[in-house]
Parts: sequence; C-alpha cells; structure tokens
Amino acid sequence: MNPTYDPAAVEADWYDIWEKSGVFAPEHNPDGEPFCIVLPPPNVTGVLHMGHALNHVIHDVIIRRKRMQGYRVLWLPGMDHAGIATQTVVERELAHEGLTRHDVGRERFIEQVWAWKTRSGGTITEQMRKLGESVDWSRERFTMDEGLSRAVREVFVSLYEKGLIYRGNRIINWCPQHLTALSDIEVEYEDEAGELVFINYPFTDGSGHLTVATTRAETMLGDTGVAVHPGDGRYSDAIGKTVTLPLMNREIPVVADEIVDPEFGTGAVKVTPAHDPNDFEIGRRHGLEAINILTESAEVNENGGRFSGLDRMTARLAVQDALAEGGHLDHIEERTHSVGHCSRCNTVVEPYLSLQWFVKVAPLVTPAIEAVRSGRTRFVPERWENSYYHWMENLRDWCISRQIWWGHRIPAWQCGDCDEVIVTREDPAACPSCSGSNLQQDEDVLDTWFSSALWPFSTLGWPDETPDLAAFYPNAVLVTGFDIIFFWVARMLKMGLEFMDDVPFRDVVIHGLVRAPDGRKMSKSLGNAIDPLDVIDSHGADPLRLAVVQAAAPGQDVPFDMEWVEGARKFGNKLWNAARFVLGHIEAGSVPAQGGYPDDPGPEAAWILSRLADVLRRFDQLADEYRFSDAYGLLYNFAWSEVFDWYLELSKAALDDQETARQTQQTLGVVLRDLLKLFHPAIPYLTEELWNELVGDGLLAGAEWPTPSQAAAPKSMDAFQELVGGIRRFRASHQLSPRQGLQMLVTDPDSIAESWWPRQLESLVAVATESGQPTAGRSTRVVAGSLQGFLPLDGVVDLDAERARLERALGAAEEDFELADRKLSNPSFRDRAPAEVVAKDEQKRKEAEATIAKLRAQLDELGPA
RNA sequence: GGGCGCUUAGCUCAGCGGGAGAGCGCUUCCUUGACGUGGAAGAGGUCACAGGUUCAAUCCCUGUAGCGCCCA
Repeated sequence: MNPTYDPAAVEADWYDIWEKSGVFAPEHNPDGEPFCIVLPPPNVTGVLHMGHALNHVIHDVIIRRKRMQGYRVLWLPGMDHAGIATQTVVERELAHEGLTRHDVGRERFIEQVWAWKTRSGGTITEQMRKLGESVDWSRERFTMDEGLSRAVREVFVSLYEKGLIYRGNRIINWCPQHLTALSDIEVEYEDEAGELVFINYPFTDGSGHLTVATTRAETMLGDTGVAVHPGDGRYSDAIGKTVTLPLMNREIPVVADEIVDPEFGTGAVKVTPAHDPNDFEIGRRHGLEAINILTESAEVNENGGRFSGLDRMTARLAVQDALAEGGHLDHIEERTHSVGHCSRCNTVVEPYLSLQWFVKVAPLVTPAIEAVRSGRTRFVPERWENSYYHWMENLRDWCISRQIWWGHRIPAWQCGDCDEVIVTREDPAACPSCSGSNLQQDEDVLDTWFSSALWPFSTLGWPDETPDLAAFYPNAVLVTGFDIIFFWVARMLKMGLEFMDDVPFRDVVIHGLVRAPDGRKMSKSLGNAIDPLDVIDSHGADPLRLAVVQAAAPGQDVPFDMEWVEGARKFGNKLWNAARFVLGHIEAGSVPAQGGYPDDPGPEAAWILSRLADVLRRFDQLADEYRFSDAYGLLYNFAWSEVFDWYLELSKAALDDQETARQTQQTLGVVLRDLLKLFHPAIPYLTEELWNELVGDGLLAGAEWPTPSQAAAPKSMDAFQELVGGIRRFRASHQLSPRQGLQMLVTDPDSIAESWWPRQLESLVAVATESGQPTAGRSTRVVAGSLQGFLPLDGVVDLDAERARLERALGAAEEDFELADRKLSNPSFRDRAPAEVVAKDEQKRKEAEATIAKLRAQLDELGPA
C-alpha cells in the first residue's frame, strides 16, 4: 500500500466493478422490503453543479445504507426533457447556421433535438458515475421516452374526461422572448425603480375629469373602462358616467367594483381587460371588451393606433409624451414596483390574454393537503409543511400549454368542419361528430412539469401494472431542495393521489442551497461557482462527498468551502494510514465480513468495542432522522479521536504482549471493518478499496450493515485517560521531552487502577509506575479520582512554573466548588430539583473540596517562591 | 403587507432546561517504527438585546433590533 491516500488511484476502477456486479439493482436483495427513491431528473441540458452534488450525495448516503441493511433498494435515475431550455439550446445551434426553427420545420427540428439529446444528453450521467452514485442504470428513464409519453397522454386524457383539464381564454404570463405562455411559478418578481403615471380621463359630458394611475402607460391604449370602489364617496357621482379615452378617443364607462383598492393612486383605476388579470375579472363582471394591443413579441399591434409597431417600452414613453402634449398627463411619481421576469431568460413577462390549456387544481388540492396533514407524507424538516399548505391553499389553475415544439404535444384535435374538440388516447382518424377527416392537432406542447409530476409512478411502468410499480410505489423518500417544493413536490402529490390513490412518497427530505463561502448564492454569473468536477479532479469524489455530507445540516443552506474538502481528504489519508497500520499486524483478507468480535477481549479492546457499539446505535438513530451531518460528524470524531488517537496507540503495547496479541489483532480488524461499513455510504470508493485489502471477500457495497457487539466497557478507562492527560499536561507545562522517562509512585486506596495500566503508561507516556508514596525530594501529583500519582520535581522541572501550574488548577477547582456550593446552599434548589441533580452537585462539591485540599498541600510542599 | 427561518469561540456551524461543543484558523512543544495530509498541550464565548416563567434559561414564553428566504 501507498504511504499516502491517492483518491484518483482509488477511484479509478470501482464504479465499473459495482455496476457490472449488479449490486445497484434491487435484485441484489430480492427478498428484502422494497425501498425506492426516484432521482429528481436533472435537465437533459444540464451539467452537474454543486446543487446536484449535494442532492445526489444525500440520496446515495440513504440508498447505500438501506441496501446494506438488506432492503430491496431501487434508486431510479433519469432525465427531464426540459422543454424550453433544451429547445433554446438547439435553436442556438441553428442560429449559428443562420436558421430558425421555422426554417427547418417542426418535424425536422424535433429530429434535431433528439439528435442533440443522443449526442450531449449523457453528459450528466457520466458525471454521476464519477461521483459514485449507486443508481440502477438498467432502469434509467427519460420524460420523453415512449412509456412516459404514454403515461402523460393517459393522464391528460383522463383529466380531460373528468373535466379537470379545460381550454380557455385567460390572462397568462407571456414571455415575449420565448413566445410562449408560462405558469405562475415560472415568473420571478423583482422590485424595480419605475414611474407611476397619473393620467386625466375627461368625462364625456364635459363635467371635468377623473385621474387614474398606472405603471404601464402604454396599456391605456387598450382601456375599455375605469373602475372605482363602490364605497368610495369621492367617486359616487362618477359611477355610470363615461369618460373619453385620450389618444384613442374611445368612450368608456366608469364602473364600481369591490376589487379596486381605494388607497392605490387616486382610487380610480383604468381597466385593460386584455393585459391585466384583475382588469380581466373586472371586465368580465361588467361586460367590458378586451382589446389586445400587443403582438406576441410585445410590440404594439394595429389596435394601438398611431403607436402600432413600437416596442412596449418605447411605446410607454411615446404614450407619456403624447399624453403630456395633449394636456392629459397629470403628474408622474417615482415608485418602485414589482416586475415579473421569465425565470429562464429574465425578459419582463407580459400579462397576455390568450387561449390556453389549464388544469383545474381545486379538486386535486384537497386530498394533497390532507395527505400531509394526516402525516401520510411527512416533510423533514417539518416546518416546510406550512409553506406547502399556504401555497396549496392559494393556488390558481395551472396553465399547462406551451407554444414551443419540444415536449409532449397536447393530444387534442380540432375538426376543421364542425369545430369539435377531440381528446383521445389514440390518434383519431375521423371526427366522431361529423365523421370528417379534416382534423388539426393542437400545436402546443405540455409544460415540462406536467410529465415530472408523474415521475414517481410513470417511471415504474404506469399505466401498466408492472411488478416494479407494485413493489416500489409509494416511493420511500423524496430528496429535494426547497426551491422546487411548489414546482414539483406539490404536483407529484396531487397527481399521485389522483392516479395511484396513494401518496407518491412517505418522507420528503428538504435540503438547502449550496452557497459560496461568503454566503452568496453560487452562480456562474457571479463567478463564484465551484465546479464539482474540478473538485473531483483535484481532490477526489470521496472527499467532495464527505465534505458535502458533513456541511449539510438538515434544511440549512450549505456554505461550501474548499477547506471542507481539504479536511475530508486529510481524513481519508488518516483512515488509509490506520488501515496500513492494521494491515501491518494482521494478514490481508483475514477479517470476516460480519461479526467476528473477540469472545474474550482484553480491557482495551472491550472499551473500543463497547464505544463502537454505542456509536453504531447513535449513528443509526441520526441517519434514520436524515441527520447525516450529525451522523457523520459523530462517526468522524469517534474514528479520529477514539479509534485512531487512543485505540491504535493502546493496541501497540497490547500487540507486543503474546497474551493479548491475538485479541488485539482481531479487534483492530473488526473495528476498522465496521468503520469502513459505516463510512461506506459517504465515501464509497476509499472504503471499498480498504475493504478489499482487509476483508477481500465480496464487495463492501453489497455487504451487511454492522450489528453492535455485546462488549461491556471497563469502568477504569475514564480514569486512565484522565491520568494520562494529567501526565501529558505536566510534561507540556514543563516542556519535558516525551522521550524522557519518568518514575511515578502511585497510591490507589480504592483500587481504581487495573493490571493493564502500567504497561500502557510506559507505552503511551514513558512513565514507569510503582506503588507507594514519595519519602524524599519534592514531587507533584497527578490525579484520577482518588488515585494519586507522584512525579518527581527535583532536578526535573522549574519550580516556579510548577507553582503557576498548580495555582491555575487551584483556581479552577475553587470555581467549581463555589458554583456547586452556591446551588446547594439554596434551600429551594434542594427542595425542588430532582434528587439526582442534587446528588450530582453534592458529588461535585465533594470532589472539588478534595482537589483543593490536595493542591494546597502541594503548594505548601513546594514552599514559597 | 403576510409567513418562515437565523443571530453561540476569529471563521463556518452543531447543541437546546441542570457546570458552553466540533471543524478550520491561532499559540507552544514533538524528525515516537500507520499517518507532519501527523501527535500532544493550550488560548479564545456576559450563547444579539430587554423583560417574563422556573429551584435552575444559551435552551421555554413575550417584545425589540439586525440579517436571510418565500408569498402578495
């Protein structure tokens, strides 16, 4: 073995071996209880970023542990076709040749997207392999593959038949860049500086004017009314009158509507039904015409009179100027307001009236809320449930049609002869109403999230009743960031309950965002993004994985710093060298894959075995609660400060002794082996490599999870460590070389010390012990309970330094005494505190008293400075 | 405006009713035969602030301030 850990060498070969062995498939544990997670499908355009790394590593930690625990584990990978994103990528390629998608035509364009998918879509799967993800590639799915497309069609038709999908003219969010509708959550709002423009609309009868306020002046071209609140006394006379729309000279009515906020602007608002959702509602209630004044690319159309042809932003200024010229501009106020942007291209979205397909969400929402309230699906951390309820209770219908080409085409046809709309599972040949064959399929495709919403069951074969579907639905866990609870989690719950009659998953584990070390969001545009593949190249996949797991407290954002990775790599080196040490004392391949704890462990071995059993139990508790950061923190500290720093050191003396050598070898082997098992879900490569050396039997990835041994801890270990600590502090404060041997006389009235102590004291701190008290010369004491060790001072140390050391210790002891004494002198404390708490403080006071007495005596023996 | 978090050692964060913890950083010592990617010892916190509950509050309650996120 190399003297140092080389991640690149360790990580070279194992993935292929794992994959070929079939250990990643559920068939590995055919009789186990099913446990399934479907991977949130990355976009087919995607490359692995830190967010994926965090998400995927949490998945793999859960999955690998469950597999080792004997579950029939399926982790199903796949990709999302990512409609707009993918289409944009291919359109950009076309643009290099000076072409648009319209030049090549729909059919050929889609062929090109598929070709692109074949060529580049596998990038992320290669990267997932590098990270070591134990997914079952034989079950990989794609949202556009044949089976999933069938599921999408079945769901669409079924919802349509139930009246839960409808087509209608509504105000939707329109992206003038992508030329498509967006759903509400694909719009991101930002506060921007803007102007509130106050415009005077003269009453047609000449009796003065009304003033309305707007941030989008150009929309006045499409005004068909003015609205005021019915209870607003300022305008009671105006209701029912008409005003003449400036610039357009259109006579429009003043109506009263509850929705108007009297506090906003002047309390009178212009009504543009085609360009504002509230105005659309007002218009509907009062029979106002909806005049669309914009083209799809947000230029003023022929309905905008002389402004037609201007871009909306240019038109805004032109309209303001024209109003000012005509004397209709009252005034302008500076104002910040919230502006919606396309979440993909950041273009300002336009509220736009158009004919779209919608999912009626109200009937789906109730069971989805109930499923979480009743605990059938649980959020971890729980607090996300509130956000979920709040969002679900305020949902508007979901606009699912997109005016793009890449995606599941809407299975609706319109008859050119009789206008019948046909929605069917099989493509229709003729109109069922008039038997005509002049059928035209809807041009639109579905929102990408429509197919994602079916992911937990469509990937398992639904609508067919496959064995996988029977075994793995509901999924056990969903792991995702809070940013897509609404996009995805909520919709999977709705669809799962509707079509599978059960929740899609039991637990929803929500993790945070990966942030840059300075706490800002990691992004390419800020230039502070860390590429996980660079980290893998420079430090290895295992160190990256361990760093991410340790840094990710549940539900908290993860401030990512390369120092974490450095630390994780150092840990890998430490583990590597611990294994080298162990393999220097036992035969390679000699450790059993499970069990094999020594029957008669010596005291040191019994101690580490009992600690291992404690840690294993606690680790499992934490992991079951998805607290992987705490679980691996616990394990890391146990491995380093107890196994490596203490047990490996203790084992050296025990190995030299023929009587204890065998048990010690056995213990070293099984303790290291169990560490490898516990660490395997986090650092699979390194542990597999070391397992191969140590056990050499089968794959660790398919091995059994450890069960705790029954060893009982010797009580004397705490006292022993205290004694060693005392000796080390004594050496440190007097700068004595660790090599310099010391003689120590020991008094032990309560027989705390055990027979194994002397050889370990010799081995660890070069102290030779003998029982008795010093008779001549000055000495100092190190204490472990009632046991005292006397170390010689004369000729060894600087007495002033010793005095200072003792005084420091005395001060600390006196503080301890004070604290306990103060509590115990309080009668209420004695009355009301539980007996064991009082007893504990009494014990503390007694010990502090004894310590003080010893230290004072010692100071006296030293004499004055 | 509504909601949800956060405020603990220089930094990043755990802990959450009975004497403040980890990693990194810092100081001192150590070429110990697994490892200097190491070992040993140490310094460093009125647990944001103000009230309250309690024998006891970093932890529970109320309020204040600052920061972050989500929704409107």
